[in-house]
Amino acid sequence: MGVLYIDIVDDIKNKILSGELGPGDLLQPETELASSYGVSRTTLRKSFSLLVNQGYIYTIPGKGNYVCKPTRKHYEMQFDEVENINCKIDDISLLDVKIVETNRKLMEKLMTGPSDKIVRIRKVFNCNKKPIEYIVMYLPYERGNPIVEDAIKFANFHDIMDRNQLHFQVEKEIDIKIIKPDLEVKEVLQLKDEYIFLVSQGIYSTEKNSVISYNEFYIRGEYLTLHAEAKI
Amino acid sequence: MGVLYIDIVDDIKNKILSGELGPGDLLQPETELASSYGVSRTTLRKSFSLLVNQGYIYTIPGKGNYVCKPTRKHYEMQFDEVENINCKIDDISLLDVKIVETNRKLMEKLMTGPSDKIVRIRKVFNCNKKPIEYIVMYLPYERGNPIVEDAIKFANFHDIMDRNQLHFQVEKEIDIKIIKPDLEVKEVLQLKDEYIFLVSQGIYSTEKNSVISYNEFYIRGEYLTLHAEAKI
DNA sequence: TAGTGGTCTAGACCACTTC
DNA sequence: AAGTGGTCTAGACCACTAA
Repeated sequence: MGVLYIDIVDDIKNKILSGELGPGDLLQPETELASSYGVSRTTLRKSFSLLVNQGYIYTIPGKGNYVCKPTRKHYEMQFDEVENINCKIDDISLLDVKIVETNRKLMEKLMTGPSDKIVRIRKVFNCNKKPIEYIVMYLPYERGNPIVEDAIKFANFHDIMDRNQLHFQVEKEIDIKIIKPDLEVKEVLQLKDEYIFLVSQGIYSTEKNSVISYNEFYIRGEYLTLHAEAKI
Repeated sequence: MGVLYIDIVDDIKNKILSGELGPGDLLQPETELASSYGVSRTTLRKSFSLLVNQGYIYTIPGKGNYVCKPTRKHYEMQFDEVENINCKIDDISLLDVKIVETNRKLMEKLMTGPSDKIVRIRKVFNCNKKPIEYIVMYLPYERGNPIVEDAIKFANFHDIMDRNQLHFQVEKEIDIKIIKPDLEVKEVLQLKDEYIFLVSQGIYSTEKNSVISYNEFYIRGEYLTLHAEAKI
């Protein structure tokens, strides 16, 4: 009917859906399936590549193709420390830039040693003169590191990465929690008893296998809604 | 050196990284690039398929392949209303199952009309006799709908989907907020002044183009940390 | 009309798994 | 040694885009 490799994808999806193929089942060999669908092995493999990509099957070289166990827990989420905020950030004030002593947490997060110096940058994001978000960035100290300069100047890491042409070589990890803010955070964000979001973000260079930055974003709860979607 | 199509992927990634290829740039035609790399067009297209998949390039049929603008905001996150909780849920109590009147919010979320009946299921998840999570599930009422039966019996939607063999035909959407709980939630979770997570989840069947369920998970903040990762 | 990507084939050789 | 998936080729025909 339509495109051959799509038809095959649909057929196999349906077999998994209807229960004809269950999790862990071994599919017929590619050559066999190809001839039974009346297509070349290349075409069948194109279908399989899609099915693997979409999480329906997985392949063990030399053995065969197997049906995946379904997992529906994976969501895709956007997070940007400026653009995700529910209001328009109209002012960013740089609190300070300091070389600070390291500690246990920073050594772990930045994968540095006890004698390594750390640059700490603190900023507050305001909306209508009201502080909404307080961010603390930690970077390993290196003389003349351009990232530090940019971290001071730019609002979000998105732009910092662009500037430094680290286009595609980084990994990021975030943990999102509700916390009861400590005194420092309470003061900066002028909080009373509100609980707030704490988003901890680690940024890793995959190429040099080093940590670029560890950041903490303290965000007033009422200004952040995280949205995530899952297909499949 | 290594595998041809991987070498090509790396080469093009590096060109994008180094700035030799910028966002929006048009790549040479596939036939041309194939011969300049000394490979068949099939092999080059395998490389391109990876690059498209990883978000480095995009394709416009009849025109060409273009370099993507980098976006580093997309994270992959896991969420499961039982397994993501920091402690072991040892007891689940079903508060009630009721057919309730609809309202504006439910009509919107479930895409139902003003005369459609809604099934509401409420549960509390406990850990060491302490209520940790309160969930409210809303499902469009249909006589003999097996999903409702399973929604009563099973802890999480993961299992409910498995039971109903809706293996791969659903989409899910969640919004995560901090809220100040209302009286009802405060009572159920025995809260004082804590702020808590509210995770609103919509589940859609893509096949029948209908809403399967709308859920709200109220979770004590100290028992939930969301973790997300971004590659690229 | 010429150029582009989209699809597909038939066959080749390899590395890995299993017996 | 036989069977599996992994890689790769050279060439074909199509639909779409642009001049």
